Amino acid sequence: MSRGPDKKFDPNEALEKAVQLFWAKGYAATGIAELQEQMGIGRKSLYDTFGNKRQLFIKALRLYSESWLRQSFSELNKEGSPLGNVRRLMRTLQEYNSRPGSMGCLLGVSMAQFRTNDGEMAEILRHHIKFIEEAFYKAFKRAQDVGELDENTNIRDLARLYLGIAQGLALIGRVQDAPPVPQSIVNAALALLETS
Amino acid sequence: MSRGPDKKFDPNEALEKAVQLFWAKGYAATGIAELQEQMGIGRKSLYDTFGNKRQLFIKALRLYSESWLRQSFSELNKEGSPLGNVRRLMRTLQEYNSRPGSMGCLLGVSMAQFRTNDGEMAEILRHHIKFIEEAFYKAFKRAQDVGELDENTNIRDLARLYLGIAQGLALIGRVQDAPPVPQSIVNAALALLETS
DNA sequence: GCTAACATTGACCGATCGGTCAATTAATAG
DNA sequence: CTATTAATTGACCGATCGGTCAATGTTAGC
Repeated sequence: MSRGPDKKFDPNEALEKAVQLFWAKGYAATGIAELQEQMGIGRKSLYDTFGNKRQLFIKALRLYSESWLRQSFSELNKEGSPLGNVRRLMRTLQEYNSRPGSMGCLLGVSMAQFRTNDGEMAEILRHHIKFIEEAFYKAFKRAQDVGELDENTNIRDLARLYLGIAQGLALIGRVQDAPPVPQSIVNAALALLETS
Repeated sequence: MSRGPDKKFDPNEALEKAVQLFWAKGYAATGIAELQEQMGIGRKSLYDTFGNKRQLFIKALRLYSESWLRQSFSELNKEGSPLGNVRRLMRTLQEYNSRPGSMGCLLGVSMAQFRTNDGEMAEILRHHIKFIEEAFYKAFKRAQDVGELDENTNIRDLARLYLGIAQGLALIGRVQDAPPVPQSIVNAALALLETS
């Protein structure tokens, strides 16, 4: 089929390194030189494989969503109590976002750097956070079906609230090196499930 | 006392322009050239008056906190129902963060660009968000005193949750040009006050 | 009026920005 | 082996980055 040598690097591995950089420092503060260094590839290879910086970033967002996010939120699909799954996920998020050096959520970091005036990027970000909303929504729906959640609870609103809490938690965790604040947030977030 | 002419510009007015730029685009993506242009001052004046870019940013954070934040959250100090004040504030935040072109919260935007590895900046940001937490805390404390909130409610946790919700809402609002998601978030956030 | 202290202007600095390209190497198809 | 296509390397591009500085006003104190 194709002629010529194969790539000497794994594009997905390199992209994962890019994810880490964008995640830690944000889009604007991450330079191409630093990217190619951490990704371990030459500059031309970077542009041939991923396009330009912006396209690389968009691909990094997708990889982040398909690996990190999907993995974290798969917790919600487990057998057993739906609300139990939510509680377990939230405690995991709390733990992660209390750790010194925690980087929050790449989607949140990105929403802070782009706005609706960049229509394409805003659309991409809306698409990705929709996944989080839906993950919570499905869990709350199952909770309602199983009777763990009152029938009158507006679970669409609740799912979006949890999306907001998760993003706020992740953001605040970036500047916290101690557990109290993330712990409080998750405590109170879970408390509201008890009485709904 | 001092000899020589006065400044031709109002430092606070210029700083307010800097706030707007950092708020809209974030620290890294905002260049000095753009800053001095929007602030309407020469480059030397900028450095003489505000130090360097980082110090200018820190001063912008302080001005934002002392003007925008203090003004918004003064809503919570009004006479009458403390929880009513909270509801009114949250609806205001909802409205603002639904508007097309909304920029969220400068503190949130900044937490996305700095982390605990920048100790000084993390400390400054923690200091500023503490103000939000305390504003909510005092409101909830008054609510408990007045009997609007159950005595058993952990209002420290609740205040931190509301801090998290406010940050999440502001972040998500940056990429939303339609009201549904912010509306849901605030709906659900206020619903949890009804039963506590 | 003279001078000392401040402000403003605009040129300028090296470094880095994102991005390109010619030259080389490497592997496959015929 | 040859020809062709792809991947890598590293030099290079103009533009912009954050920051500095000498020259030039401009004002107030003596």
